[in-house]
Amino acid sequence: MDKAYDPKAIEETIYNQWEEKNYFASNAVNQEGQDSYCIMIPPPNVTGSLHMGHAFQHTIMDALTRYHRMKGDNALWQPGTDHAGIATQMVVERLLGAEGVSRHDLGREKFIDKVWEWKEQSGGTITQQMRRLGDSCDWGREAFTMDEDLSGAVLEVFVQLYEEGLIYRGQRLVNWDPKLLTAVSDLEVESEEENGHLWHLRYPLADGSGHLVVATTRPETMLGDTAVAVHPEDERYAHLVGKMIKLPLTDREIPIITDDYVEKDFGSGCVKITPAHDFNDYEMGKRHDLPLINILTDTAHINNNAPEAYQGLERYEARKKIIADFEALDLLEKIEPHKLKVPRGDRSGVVVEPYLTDQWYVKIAPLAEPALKAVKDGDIKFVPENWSNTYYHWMENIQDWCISRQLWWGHQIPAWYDNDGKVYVGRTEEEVRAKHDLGDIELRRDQDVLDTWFSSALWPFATLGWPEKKPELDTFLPTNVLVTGFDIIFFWVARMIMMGLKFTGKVPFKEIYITGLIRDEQGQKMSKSKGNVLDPIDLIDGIGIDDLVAKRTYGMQQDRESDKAKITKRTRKQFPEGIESYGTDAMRFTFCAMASTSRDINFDLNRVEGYRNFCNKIWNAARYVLMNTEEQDTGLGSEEKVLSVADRWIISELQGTITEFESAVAQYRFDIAANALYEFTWNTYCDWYLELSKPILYGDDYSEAEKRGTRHTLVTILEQLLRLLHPFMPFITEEVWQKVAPLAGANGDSIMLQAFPTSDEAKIDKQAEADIEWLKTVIVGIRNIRGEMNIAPGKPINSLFKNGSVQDKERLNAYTNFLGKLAKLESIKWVQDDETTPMSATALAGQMEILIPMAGLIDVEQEMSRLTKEIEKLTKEQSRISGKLSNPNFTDKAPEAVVAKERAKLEEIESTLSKINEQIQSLKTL
RNA sequence: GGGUGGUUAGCUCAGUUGGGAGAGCAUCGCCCUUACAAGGCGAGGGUCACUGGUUCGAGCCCAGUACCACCCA
Repeated sequence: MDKAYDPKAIEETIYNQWEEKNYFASNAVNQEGQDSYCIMIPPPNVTGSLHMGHAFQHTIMDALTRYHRMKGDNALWQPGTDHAGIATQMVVERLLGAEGVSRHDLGREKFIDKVWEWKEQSGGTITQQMRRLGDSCDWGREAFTMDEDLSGAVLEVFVQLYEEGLIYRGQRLVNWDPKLLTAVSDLEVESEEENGHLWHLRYPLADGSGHLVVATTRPETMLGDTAVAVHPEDERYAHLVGKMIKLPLTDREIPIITDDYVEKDFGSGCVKITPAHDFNDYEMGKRHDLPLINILTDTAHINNNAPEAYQGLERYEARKKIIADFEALDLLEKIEPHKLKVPRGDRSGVVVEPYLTDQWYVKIAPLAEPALKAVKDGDIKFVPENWSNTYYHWMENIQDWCISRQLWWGHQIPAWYDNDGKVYVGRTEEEVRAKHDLGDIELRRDQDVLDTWFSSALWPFATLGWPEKKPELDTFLPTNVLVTGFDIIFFWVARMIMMGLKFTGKVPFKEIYITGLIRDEQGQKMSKSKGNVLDPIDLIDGIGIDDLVAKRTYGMQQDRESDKAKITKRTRKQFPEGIESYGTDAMRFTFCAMASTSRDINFDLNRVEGYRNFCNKIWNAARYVLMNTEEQDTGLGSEEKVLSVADRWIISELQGTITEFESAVAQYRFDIAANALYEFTWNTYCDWYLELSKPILYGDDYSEAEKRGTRHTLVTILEQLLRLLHPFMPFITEEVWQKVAPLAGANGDSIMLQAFPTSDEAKIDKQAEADIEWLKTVIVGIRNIRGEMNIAPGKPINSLFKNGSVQDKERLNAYTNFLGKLAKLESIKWVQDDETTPMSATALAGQMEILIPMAGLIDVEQEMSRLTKEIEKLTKEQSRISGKLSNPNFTDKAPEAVVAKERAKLEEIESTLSKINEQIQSLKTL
C-alpha cells in the first residue's frame, strides 16, 4: 500500500465493478423473512448537473440504502430524472436563439424533437455525476417522467380525476408570466420587497361635486377600474357611498361601494377596484358583482378594451403616459416613495400579471383532507418534527392548483375540443370519439401541457409500475423515507402525499427527512450570481484556480463586468491555489458530519480537509495492521489465542460504538453517527489501541498465543470498523476491506454485500474498560509533565510510584510494558509510602502519586508554576462545590445521588489539593 | 402583519430527561518515535445575545427585548 491515501486511484474502478456485478439491484419480491427498504430519489432535472444540495441529499440516501442493504433488507434506491418543463424548454429555446431560430419558426413537433435531442445529449451528465458520488441506485430501474410508463400513469390520473370532477377547466385570474407566455402556479411566483411609488390620484365625482383621492402602486390598471371602495364604517365617505365616479381618461362611470377589506388607514381610505388585474380586487368584484375589464394582452401591452390613446403601449410605458395625463389634468395629488412586494416569475424573473384566462385546475380540498390526516395521525412523520406545522399551515389554506402551462415540452393535456368548443377528456382521441360517439367530426387537442410537478406527484407509485399491478408496488410501497429539502415541501412532498393516497390508498412514504440547505461558509446561499458556487465534483477531483474562476464567471451577462471582477477577486483570495482533490469519501463524510437538525448548513471546506485527513488515518491504520498481520498467524485456526486487556477493551468499546451509531441513524442524526465513528476510529482505535498493540507484538515478554490474540483482535476490529464506516465512506472501505477481510476470516466479493456489524452485550468488559482507563490516566499524567516541562517525547525518563492502593500496585505490575512503551519510561519503581524520594515533578492517578525525578530534567520554577496552575483550577472548583454543599436548600432538596456525587467530588478535590500542596512545600524547602 | 428557526471558543458547529461548558479547524509549545508531518504529544481560549422569572440549581424551562435568516399573506 502507498504511504498516503489516493482516492483517484481507486474510486472509479471500484464503482464500475459494483455496477457491472449488479450489486445495486433490488428484487421485485422480498425473500422469506426479508424486509424491503425503499427510497425514491427526488428526480433531478434531466439536463441539469449536480449541485451541493444533491450531493448532500444523495450522500444521506446512499448511506441509508447501503446500511439497510447490509442489514439484509431488499433495498431499492429508485433513480430517475425529471423532464422539468419550463426549465428545459427555456434552455433549448436559448440554444436555438443563439442560432437565430425561435421555437415558433420550428413548430411544435420539430421543437419537441430538438428537446429530445438535447435530452439525449446532456441527459446523462447528472447520472454520471451520481456515479462519482458512489450512489448505489438500482440503475436497471432508472425512470424518466416523460417515459412511456410514466406518461401512461399521468394520463390515467388526469382522466380519473376529471371523471370524478376533481379536475376542471375554468376562467379566473392566474399568475401570468408575460415573458414565457404561460400561466404559473402560486408557488412559482416569488415576491420580493422592492422600492416603488404610491401614486395618489384624484377621481372626480360624476355629479361634479368634488373628488375622491385613491392611492395605488399600479396606476396603469386604472383603465380597468370598475369601482372605488371605502370601508363601511368610514364616516368620512359615508355620504358618498352609492354615488358615481367619472373615471378619468375614459368615458366610463363607476360606483362608490363599501367593503370590509378596505383599510381605513391606508392612503386616503379609498381604494380603486380593478377586478381583472388584482387578486383581491377580483374577489371583491365577485362579492359586488362588478364587471371585469381586461386591459392587457398576454405580453402585458394595453389592449383594445382601453381608450385608443393607450392601446399597444407596454405596461410601464402606459404607466408613464397615464401619470403624465393625470398631471396635465391636475388630477395627480402626490407621489410618495413606497416599498411594495413585487411578484416575479421564478424562472423568467419578470413581473407576473394577474391575468384572466382559461386554465385547468385540480380541485384540491378533497385531496388535501386525507393528506392532512395522514400526517396528523402519524402515518407519515416529518423529521425534524416541526416541519409538520409548516405542512399543516399550507394544507389548511391550500388553493386549487393551476396545472396547465402554455408550453410545448411536457405531458400534453388529454382533452379535445369540437368546433363548438365542447371539451372531451380521455386517454386517446380514439377513446374520446368512441365514448362520446363523435364519429369523425373535427376535434382539436388542447395545446397546453401539464405542470411538471403533476407528474412528479405520481413519482413514488408510477415508478413502481402503477397503474399496472406489478409486484414491486406491493413490495416497496409505502416507501420508507423521503429525503428532501424544505424548499419543495409544497411543490412536491404535499402533492405526492395527496396523489399517493388518492390512487394507491397508501401513504407514499412513512417518514420525511427534511435536510438543511447547503450554504457557503458565511451562510450565503450558493448562487451563480453571487459567484460562490462549489461543484461537488471539484471537491472530489480538485480544480485549478484559473479553471475555477473561469467556471464561476462563465456565461455571465456582458453588463455584469463589475460583478465578474468582484467574483474573480474573491475567488482568487479564498482559493489562491484552487481546490485540492479530496475524494468522494471525504466529501461524503463531511456531509454526514454536518447533517444536524439545523435548517441551514454552512459548508466549510476546512471540514472536508479534516475528513480527508481522516481517510488518510484509516488508510495508514490499515497499513499498520497489514504490516503486522500479513503472512502471519491471525488466529483463524484452532491454535490458542490469549486476549490482552487491551484486546478485551477495544472489543468492548466497539460494541458501544455500534449501538451509538445505530441509534443515531435511526433518528437521522448523521452528525452524531459520524462523530461516533470518527471518535472511535481516531481517538480510540488508532491513538490508544494500535499503540497498546505494539508492546505485545514487538516485545519479547509475550507468548505466541498472546501475540496471536492481538493480531486477531487488530484485524477483526478493523474489519468490523470498515463495515461500520462503509455506508458513509464506500470507496476507501471497499479498497481496504479487500485486503483485510481474508486475514479476519471474512469471505465475500464485496464489503457492500457483507452484514452490518452487530453489537453484542456479552462482549462488553467493564473490568478491561476500568483497567485501561487507569492506564490512560497514568500515561496522560506523565505526558502532561513532559509537555509542560518541554521534555522531548522521545527522551526516556525514570518514574516512581507512591502511595498507591493494592490495586494500583497490581495494575502497575501487570501493565509495566504498556506504561514503559507508551510513556517512554526507562524505569518504573514502586516505592513505600514512607520512603524518601528525590526531588520530582508529580502527577496523581487517584490517590497514587506518580513521580518523575527532576535531576537534570526539570526546572524547579517551571514545576512550581505548573502545580500552581493546577491548584488554581482545583480551588475554583472546590469553592464552587463547597458553597453548593453548605447551602441547606441544596442538600435538602436535591436528589440524594446528586448530593452524594458532589460530596465525593469535593473529597477528591480536597485530597488532590493537599497532595499538590505537599509537593509545593517540598519543592520550596530546596 | 402572521409563523418558523437561530444567537455557545477566533471560525464552523454539537450540547439528548435541568445537576461537573464540548468537537473539528485555527492559535501556541515540544517532537521527522520504524502506520500516518494529511502526523504524534501537550497547552491556551467561552458573562452560553440581553433582561426578568421559575428552581436548591438554568446553555437547557417560562415571559419579554434585540439582532439574523427563512416561510406565508
